[in-house]
Amino acid sequence: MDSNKKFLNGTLKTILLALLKENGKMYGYEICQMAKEKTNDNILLTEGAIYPALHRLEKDGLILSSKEIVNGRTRKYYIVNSASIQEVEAQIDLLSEFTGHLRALLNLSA
Amino acid sequence: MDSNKKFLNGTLKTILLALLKENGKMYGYEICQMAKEKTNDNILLTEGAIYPALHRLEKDGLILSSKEIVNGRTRKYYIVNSASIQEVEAQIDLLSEFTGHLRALLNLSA
DNA sequence: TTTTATACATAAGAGTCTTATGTATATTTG
DNA sequence: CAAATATACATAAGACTCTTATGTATAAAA
Repeated sequence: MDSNKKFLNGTLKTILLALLKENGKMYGYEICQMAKEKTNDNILLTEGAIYPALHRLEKDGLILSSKEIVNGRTRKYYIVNSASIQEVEAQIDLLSEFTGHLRALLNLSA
Repeated sequence: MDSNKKFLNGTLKTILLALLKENGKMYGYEICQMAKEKTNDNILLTEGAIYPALHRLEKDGLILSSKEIVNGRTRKYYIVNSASIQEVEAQIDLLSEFTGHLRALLNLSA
């Protein structure tokens, strides 16, 4: 069962925002690993998807980036733009509502 | 807050399967209404999305259709194809897993 | 009688991802 | 020590999914 790729659609950017809000400073590769580990390989964020998504979120002003060189490799860290925190929280709330309604509608329990 | 259109992506077909499995015989328009009512206008399935999706599910053999004329109007009823019930249930389980993992990952509560 | 509700269908275009590819460095393994 | 794997970013082509618009047709409500 190769993960749930088809379900990610539409939720990716909000997942990124939520993880950044929860965990503070994170970089792309780290986000992928965290999603993978915390969901038992269920939610696999691909690099081809997350990097453009992060760029878009930054362009939209919702997150901010800073580069750092760690162990000889460049990392691009992101944080939630505090100036956009209310917008970020609103989007996370919408996702929360959506998944809640969805589970209720479909009688999903597990 | 015009619903959560962006989040629907990818989940639509599975929503249709789940509703048909839960409620038995249903037609497209009815499915839209039920989703709308049961989720307090949160999950709005558009006709431009659901009719092609239903066609695709039928083409893939997961559901079966039958036309009926009710009150002078044609309705196209769909049911889950009993021959594909295991596949349908598998897809619903995947969505259930996904939303569960998602909520856990993002610390969503409400 | 006009509007709204019911009920289906399709098509153009936008948006979001997958898959593939590329660059570069560090670490692990054989 | 060489090769493979892991880390870490990036972009582009193509596939897929949905939105928006449009069209057809009948019944009910205003």
